[in-house]
Amino acid sequence: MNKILIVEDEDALRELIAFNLTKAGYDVIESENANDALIFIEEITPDLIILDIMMPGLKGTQLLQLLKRSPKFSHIPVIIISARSSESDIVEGLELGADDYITKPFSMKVLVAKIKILLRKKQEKTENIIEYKGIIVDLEKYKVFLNNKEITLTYKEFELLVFFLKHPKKVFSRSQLLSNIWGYDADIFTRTVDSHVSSLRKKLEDKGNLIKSLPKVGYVLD
Amino acid sequence: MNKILIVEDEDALRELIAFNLTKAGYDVIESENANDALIFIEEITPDLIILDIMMPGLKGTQLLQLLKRSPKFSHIPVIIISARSSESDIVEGLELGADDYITKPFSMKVLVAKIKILLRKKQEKTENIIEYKGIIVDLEKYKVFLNNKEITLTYKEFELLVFFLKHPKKVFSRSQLLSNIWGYDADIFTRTVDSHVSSLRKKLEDKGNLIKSLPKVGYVLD
DNA sequence: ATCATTTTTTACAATTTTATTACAAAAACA
DNA sequence: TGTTTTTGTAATAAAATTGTAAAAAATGAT
Repeated sequence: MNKILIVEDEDALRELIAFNLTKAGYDVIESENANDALIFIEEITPDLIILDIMMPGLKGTQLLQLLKRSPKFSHIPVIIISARSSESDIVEGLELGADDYITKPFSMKVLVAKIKILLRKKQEKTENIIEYKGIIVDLEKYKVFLNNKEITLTYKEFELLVFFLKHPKKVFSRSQLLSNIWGYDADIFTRTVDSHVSSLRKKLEDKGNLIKSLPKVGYVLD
Repeated sequence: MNKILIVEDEDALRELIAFNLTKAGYDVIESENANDALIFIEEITPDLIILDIMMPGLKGTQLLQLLKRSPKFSHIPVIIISARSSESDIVEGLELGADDYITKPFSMKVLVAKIKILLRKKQEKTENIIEYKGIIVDLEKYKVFLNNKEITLTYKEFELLVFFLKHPKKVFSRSQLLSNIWGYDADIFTRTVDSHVSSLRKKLEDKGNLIKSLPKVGYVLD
């Protein structure tokens, strides 16, 4: 189920939105300020954010900027809420990377429609991104992130990681890995796989031990 | 000057909008039904369309659908007008690809502000100038500037650069580049791409290393 | 046809990646 | 526990890939 974070300081409006989105079948998380929102985002990674850009404390625009600059969260679509009068806020928001906007007062049906459209768009994009326990792989850009830090892998290391990520918790023998990643036919004796696993683990730093070796069997990501 | 087509059957409202948009400096074309609108669109290709979705005859939604499915016109931003009561029309309109909406009755200031936002967005897309980290390409004049200094590229170098600029951060294999820029079908073995990348990098001087090579994968602009 | 320019190919150097090896460490086995 | 097998990994050798200058081929204008 899609998780939607609402960042809105006006209690009445926030609760109204929450009520309607829950009714529409979404999993709703409410935050009444941008600081708390950041914590929620870190913890639960919502699928979409509804953000009022006029708020006391950390400004909505600042939060937006923060999000759109982070590789981990930049893909989350953001709908900004703005007072009808302040068109300049909308322009600023859109320039910072907001995906859509809605002006107060607005109808809940329209909001839900916008959410549906954005979530659909997002899914198309997100298909090339794999995440597992803090490891993010962007298949299109050939990039790997540990939390927010990019690391550089060689081609085979990348392939190996992607293979594991695509089949988490599944055990593979060395010859299975050889045939799937290297395209070798036979159960040739070689230490190639071990060697690559070793260097991959090293580059994955603290996440390296997610690749476990099962003696006499093979390797698993777990 | 930007041409805006107003499709609205109520004379009073249409003329009111027309008056205000003219005052705001737009070139206004009025149409009182969707059928005529189609002809206008074909003939003058407006820069933006304001469309009432509740009209006799050919429905506004049908016109919208037609437009958004046509590759020739799908880029024209559409603002739909709807009675506040019929939210379902707005929802339908947004799903069909409308870019924004406004509910009756509305203030002309708000309408003009929305138009400004959409035209700005559109211009960014339609603009024949691409800029990326100090590299400016004028597609119309076939000119390239580094910072503000013009450099001369050959045809293929230019095409290659434009291709990269149109898909920044996306990785392309050599055969993808060959097929997209050269129009070659197969994964022919040739060093042509490398050779062009090399000379392009050289001409891009300090920006040359924006084109990165990913060993065993291809090239990216990043 | 000739000349200038652009594009492709070639050849070789430089770089990067990959596979192997060797030995240490850990695990399995008896 | 001692021995054997398996795994971890640094170092090195081998292979593959990439960079690029220069030659060859193609293109196009005069």
